[in-house]
Amino acid sequence: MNIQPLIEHFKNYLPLGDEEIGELEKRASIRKVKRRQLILSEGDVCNCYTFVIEGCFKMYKVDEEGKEHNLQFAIENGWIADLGSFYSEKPSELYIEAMENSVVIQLKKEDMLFFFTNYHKFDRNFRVLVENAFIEMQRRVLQNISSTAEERYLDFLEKHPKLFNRISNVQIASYIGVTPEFLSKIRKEITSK
Amino acid sequence: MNIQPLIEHFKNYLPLGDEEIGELEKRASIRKVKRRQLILSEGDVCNCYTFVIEGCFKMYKVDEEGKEHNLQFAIENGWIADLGSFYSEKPSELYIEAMENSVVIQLKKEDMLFFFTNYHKFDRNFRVLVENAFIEMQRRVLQNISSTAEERYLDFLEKHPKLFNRISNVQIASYIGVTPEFLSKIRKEITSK
DNA sequence: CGAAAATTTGACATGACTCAACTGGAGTGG
DNA sequence: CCACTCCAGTTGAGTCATGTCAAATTTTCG
Repeated sequence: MNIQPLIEHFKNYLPLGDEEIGELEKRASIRKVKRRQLILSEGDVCNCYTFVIEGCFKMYKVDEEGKEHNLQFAIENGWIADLGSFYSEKPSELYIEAMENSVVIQLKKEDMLFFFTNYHKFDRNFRVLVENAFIEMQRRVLQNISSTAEERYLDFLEKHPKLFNRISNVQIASYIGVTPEFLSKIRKEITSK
Repeated sequence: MNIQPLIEHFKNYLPLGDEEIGELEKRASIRKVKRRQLILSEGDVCNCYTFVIEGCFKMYKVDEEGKEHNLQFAIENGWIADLGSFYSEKPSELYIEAMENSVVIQLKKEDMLFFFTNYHKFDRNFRVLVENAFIEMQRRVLQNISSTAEERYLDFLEKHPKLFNRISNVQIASYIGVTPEFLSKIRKEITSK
């Protein structure tokens, strides 16, 4: 197991040179994570970026009543981190949990800063990565303030075809912001059409 | 009127050097925009980044029923653009409208690409800018899927103290995703406490 | 000043949640 | 391989949050 998938991933942006790859090999750590294992817990500072080689993660908040609210999923070739906590170094309100047995590459904060400082390709690549994440998050806000739960569900299926047969409806419900019971009723409604 | 506010703005990040400032002076265009004037309309491609020197803007979508849904506000020293349309060069679904008589600096796409390509400080600065915008947008998604309208309203007041006495409740309602009538009832409820 | 927009109010409608119960499938330990 | 548990999914009844529509009033701005 090596960091090849990450190197490939960057070929979609500004591909890395040999020197950068060398540094990445030195600094990146590969880690196996079991299903249900947490890689970030509420109260901890998020001190690394995580790149998913294999498996599936969710990032969520637990409210005062103990209910989970899914903010993001990440599968193969996706990044996941609580950027707010990562940059402010304040305790996170979020959990990141493996939904399957997974393999990830992690980059610590000091390593990220090293790469940003020394190889401006990283500034470029992460600028573009974050821009894309921002655009998607903005789409989601727009949907939340302007669409019904049924529309949000149908949009989720359309926009995340790789996820909907891989995770439970409970997880999807939590992501689109409805209760599992209500999602069940929505699904019934849709099939009866 | 000159681009000084923008140069000052970048001092919060990696400050620009003389050469970069020179290029910026050559390429940036300063523009006055009257209240209610649109700087982006649905169907148009968003072809510039806009930096607000003075005034206030909203970016919103109009749904099939003609209702507006506010996605973002921008005041002094803020940026506004439909990044999705900007990078994909596809027609935007959004409007950007001045809520007051305003003054802005605009950077065309080709100029942005010029700066990104030639001065990597811009990659850095916009990476950080977009990261912060992303973190805020993520907070908002989390709130939309986990809080009541009253909580979202109170949070808006807390997080945007410079806006709430500057824009109407209709605009706030549209931003937090409720009808103006319902927001009025929320406000009544709050004052009666 | 006058028109347009913002705000408030009330009656009513509907979307979405809560709670409790039931079913069925997947994983686990004996 | 079976018995068991746990979790996902479904259903229904009742409730609460929020939307709709219409009207009256106030404020803002040209």
